[in-house]
Amino acid sequence: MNQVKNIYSYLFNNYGPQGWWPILDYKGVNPTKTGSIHGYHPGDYSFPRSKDEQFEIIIGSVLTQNTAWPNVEKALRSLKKLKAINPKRILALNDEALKEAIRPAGYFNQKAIYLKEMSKFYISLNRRTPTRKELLKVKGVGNETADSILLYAYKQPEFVVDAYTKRIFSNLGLISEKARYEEIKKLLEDNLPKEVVIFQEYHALIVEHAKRNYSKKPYDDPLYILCCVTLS
DNA sequence: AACCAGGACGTGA
DNA sequence: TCACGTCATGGT
Repeated sequence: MNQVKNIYSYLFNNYGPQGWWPILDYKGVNPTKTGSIHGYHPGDYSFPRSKDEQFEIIIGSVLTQNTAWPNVEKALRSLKKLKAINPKRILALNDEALKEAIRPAGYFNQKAIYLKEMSKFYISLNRRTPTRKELLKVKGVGNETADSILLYAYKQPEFVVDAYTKRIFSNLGLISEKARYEEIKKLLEDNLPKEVVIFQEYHALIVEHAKRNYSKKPYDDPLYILCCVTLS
């Protein structure tokens, strides 16, 4: 059987739709989530519903790099107060004001630079969908951020691989501990229907599952039994 | 009170 | 390519 699909079924059946990517002013709540529960829209795949929401997701994907989401939320709210979840407004802010606004999200010195670079790039697109290669040329955008932007802001079928993905799949013995980003991405994409909704849910479910089972070693993953049984 | 979070970049082997 | 060090706030 297809382990990748089996794991998805298990996660979805246990946790349900996750409602990613969170949108600041979306009033819905997902009480089944671990941690922050606001802004999620489980079962509603119509996001982003506007260019403003699209840019908000892009900014959030940079701010959340190696950072807990509640911290990102604070940064987004202070930007919102400045009406600066908008590329032109971000570029119009002086560096100190921008850094002060995003301070709660950490790494504020480099992220301030990244946000301005991203703003310039976004404007240069002129509402066009960027390619993955183009995104990777933007300073501050690596593999995961590029895929997050494509999958959640532009609804492109690119699987998002994060640290949790590697941790879970290597712990389950489905990849080596030192598997590279592209290798993991290929494993997931090759074993799933190339559908945006599936990719969006799967990544979000992985994060939820990791928060529940991979916060402290030794990892005791309920999926381990599923994988052993279906291996034979 | 360490530890780590929805990483990326720069550097020197 | 590979292995590290660096960046920073806030929750547990």
